[in-house]
Amino acid sequence: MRRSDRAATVPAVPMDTFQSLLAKKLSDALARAGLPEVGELTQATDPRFGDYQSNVALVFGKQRGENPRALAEKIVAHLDVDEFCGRPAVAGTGFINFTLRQAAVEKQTLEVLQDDRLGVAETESPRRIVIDFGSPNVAKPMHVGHIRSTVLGDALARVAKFLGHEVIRDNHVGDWGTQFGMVIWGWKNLLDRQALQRNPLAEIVRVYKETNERASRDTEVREACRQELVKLQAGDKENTDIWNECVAFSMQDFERVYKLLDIRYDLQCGESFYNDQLPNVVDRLLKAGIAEISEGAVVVFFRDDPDLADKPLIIRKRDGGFNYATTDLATIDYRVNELKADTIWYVVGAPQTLHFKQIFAVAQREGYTVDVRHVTFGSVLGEDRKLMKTRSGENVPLRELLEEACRRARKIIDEKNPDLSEDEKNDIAEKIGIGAVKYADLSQYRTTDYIFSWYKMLSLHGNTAPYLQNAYVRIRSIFRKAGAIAVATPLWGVGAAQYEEAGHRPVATAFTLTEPTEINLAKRLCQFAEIVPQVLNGFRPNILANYLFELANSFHAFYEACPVLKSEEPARSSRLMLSDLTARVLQRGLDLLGIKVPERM
RNA sequence: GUGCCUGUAGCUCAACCGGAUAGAGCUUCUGACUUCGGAUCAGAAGGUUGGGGGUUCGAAUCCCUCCAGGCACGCCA
Repeated sequence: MRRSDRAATVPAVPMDTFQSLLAKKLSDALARAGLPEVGELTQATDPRFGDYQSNVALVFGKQRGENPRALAEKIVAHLDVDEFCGRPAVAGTGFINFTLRQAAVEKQTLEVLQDDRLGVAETESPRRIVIDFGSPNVAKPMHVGHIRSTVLGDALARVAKFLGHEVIRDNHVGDWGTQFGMVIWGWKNLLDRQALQRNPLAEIVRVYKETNERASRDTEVREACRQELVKLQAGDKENTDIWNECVAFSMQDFERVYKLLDIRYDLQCGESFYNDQLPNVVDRLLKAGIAEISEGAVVVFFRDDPDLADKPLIIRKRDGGFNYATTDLATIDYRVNELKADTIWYVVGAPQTLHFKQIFAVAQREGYTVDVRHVTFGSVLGEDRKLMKTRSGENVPLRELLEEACRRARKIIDEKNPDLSEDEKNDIAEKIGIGAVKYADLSQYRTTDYIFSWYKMLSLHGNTAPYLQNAYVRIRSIFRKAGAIAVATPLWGVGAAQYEEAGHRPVATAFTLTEPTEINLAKRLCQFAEIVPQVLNGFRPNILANYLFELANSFHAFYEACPVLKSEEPARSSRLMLSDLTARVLQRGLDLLGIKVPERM
């Protein structure tokens, strides 16, 4: 049975997780015990406490002034969870602990194995989410500063999509603003055409930097730049053409990075896209009495908001020009009214917190009900704990950094697996190098700054992408070997296609788990469906990364203790299925983080 | 000056709308290989969660205060 066929024959009933099943049972028991039916139930914090735990008795005990242990006993008496676990234990000051029955684990794992979504249910309340991430600036190369927004935004988009939300990925490119006065003046006065042909963006950057420097010490140059900007904004043909060319060159450069990173966008509506809407935004806000004129500029004051009372927001400068606050307000309008978004996530660094507070406050005053969230993140630091820069103090170009990652990965492959073909080595090096960079970022909580270390991210040991990729590779190796010795086995997953190619027809069967490491691994596999939705709760891909790391650990422990191919049936089939499912969860989980897995490495 | 963020093992990090004895990895040390990829596994050592108060059955988590670092605060984006 092809996986695609199976999808057609198995009805798409969303799977329950142990957590949701037990939570429902707990809720029933609370009702029978005459208590409010709200109670949380989480994965156990420690294996000593079983698999799941609830502290409802502690919470209710406090609220009602009753003894929590007695309450816990009362709740347990009403609990009917025999299908999944033995009698729940009351422990500590009143925790209720649940330990799964092996039969229930075997049954659940089988269902996960048969599910294309690996047990992950789609959301019951799908939303249309615009995710604003990346946002590089035209006429500047992408640098390390862009990596977190890009990688984090992409991962959130992948997870949201997988959970059934409608996702619109929008690249809010910085393609407008005062820097273009300098770019255009430089283009007209300093441009080296040959250099432009060789490396367009590098030449544009050189010209921009030199102009910037001249303008800082020469008022005439500064004034000339300002004039070029005015002409551009007035629609001057020559300047518009130059601007268009700069944008095109920059976009080409971005695309190369996106190809390496495997990032795609649904929309790339840069700042300039909103130009013709900016006067409307200001008029609207003035008419509504939200904005007012102050010292010649149009400004929004938040006098009744203690946090923002002394932090006005300028939406039109004294000289009549607009700034990025105006653009951001026009952008919200477009996303709500044209794109019909009900949710917008801004994956933008923490320094802009105040700006977004102000923007969101204005939108709220205008009556927008869209759910807007600023997803912040910390900085990328060098090993000296300062903002990561090159030796000469410049930003590190992102493309060079990514290429360096692939080079370093390639070197490791040359050492470990020299016999692979050149093409395969390059392909693997890219998967490992890019994966390592992404994983180093995503495996850490987003708001903390992180220290960029080649040594750590490319290590085969510890919580790294190469370690997880290696776990996958080992499993695939088992299946290559199994195929070679030609044994029929019941599989539905990744391995199934291979078996079919070898002429073996998979047959359905059950798990038979005997060893502690097998049971532990199976439980872990069932948790995938509980973990994935949590990623969006607080925008934390790192909890998925941590889960995958623990899964790989559990697999390795199993692998160490349990021979797969050399074992007797039914353990052999059961272990092959466990291995196959582990590979699929690793592959899917890493895919949700935007990381690819190689077949060998 | 005002506001926001950060401070957890030697190092890099988890755990955060309060929950059980604060967990991993790296490093160090001790074990396990005629290995289905040892690129592994099992174990040990390592802590006054920046300091001090407070709230309560319970605090890394919430409140106050101090210290240290970072960031932002009207015409850049």
